[in-house]
Amino acid sequence: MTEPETGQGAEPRLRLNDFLPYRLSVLSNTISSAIAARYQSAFGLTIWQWRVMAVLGETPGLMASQVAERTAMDKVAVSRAVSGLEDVGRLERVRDESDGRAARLHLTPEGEAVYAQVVPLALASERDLIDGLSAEERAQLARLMGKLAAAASPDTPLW
Amino acid sequence: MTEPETGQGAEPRLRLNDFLPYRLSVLSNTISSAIAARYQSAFGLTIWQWRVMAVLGETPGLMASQVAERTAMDKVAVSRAVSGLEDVGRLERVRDESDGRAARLHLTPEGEAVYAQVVPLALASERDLIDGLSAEERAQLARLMGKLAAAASPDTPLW
DNA sequence: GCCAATTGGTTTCAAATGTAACTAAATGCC
DNA sequence: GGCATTTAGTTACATTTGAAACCAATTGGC
Repeated sequence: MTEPETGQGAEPRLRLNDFLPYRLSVLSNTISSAIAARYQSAFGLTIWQWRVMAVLGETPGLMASQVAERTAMDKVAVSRAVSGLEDVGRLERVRDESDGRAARLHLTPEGEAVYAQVVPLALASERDLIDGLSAEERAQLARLMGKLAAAASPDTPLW
Repeated sequence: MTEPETGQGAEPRLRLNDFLPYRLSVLSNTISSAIAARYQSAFGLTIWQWRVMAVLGETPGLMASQVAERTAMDKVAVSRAVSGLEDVGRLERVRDESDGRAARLHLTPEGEAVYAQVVPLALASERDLIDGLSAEERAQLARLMGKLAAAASPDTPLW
């Protein structure tokens, strides 16, 4: 991503603006904070709460630990998001009978209603973002991100 | 990025794992924290300090406000990173004669030495990341990120 | 030249986040 | 069955971050 160096013996150059990790970070932060602001102002949701709702909307009854896996959040963040959602009546914990430590998490009807409203907004945000890309470009983007994710995965020898 | 819905009248589906903003966020965080850990352990640098060094390495003598622009950091973060670097003797502030509020920022010789060591490490990290991509894929990735960045730019009407 | 408004940068304070310690239940082993 | 270990989740504490207030110097009327 960074231009090759001309001449021999020159110090390697680095231009921050062409540096992939930097660009990725700025891009991701720009998008995330724009979306976070939307969710916050429209529904009083933090990004973490939204992530929890998103997976419970897909798959109700998960335990907190499973939510953590699927959202790439750590268990403390999940715990806090869950409490927050519970406090406002959007989520319910159901103690698991077979395991007294765990709870199954469900959206309440009110939580479902919020979820049903957030989803279209989220999809619209995504659409705004990729609107300028052709179908092939979208597919290519997904592919490339997959490759990067694989290369950056914490269990890759390189990292 | 998210699968189209079948049937009419069905609620829009959202799968978090296919949702672009989410994927981007996870990818960027994975990469950033891996790199941050490297910089931290090898040089005692935070990501913010590294960004400041990176732009001053490219362009010495910038003012803090210019550093903020070029690193997508806010001025408080720049101020703190600059103090930190100054404290350990890697950066020097030179009061600007023509503007008594501002200071020109420079890496000290020691800062330059650190910079000269970090750059290859940074470039190596980037290379590890894109190693599996062909030249065309790299170009395509850069292009697509540019498009996304343009679409997500805060001064886009959509956001 | 003087005062209001702006700009460069730092400090202060509150909120968000991460780490480690902790409680409670479950499992494994003997 | 009893005790050590692991697992689910929460709490407590330290650190990081961000927003707003702030100080100081500069600029722009007039």
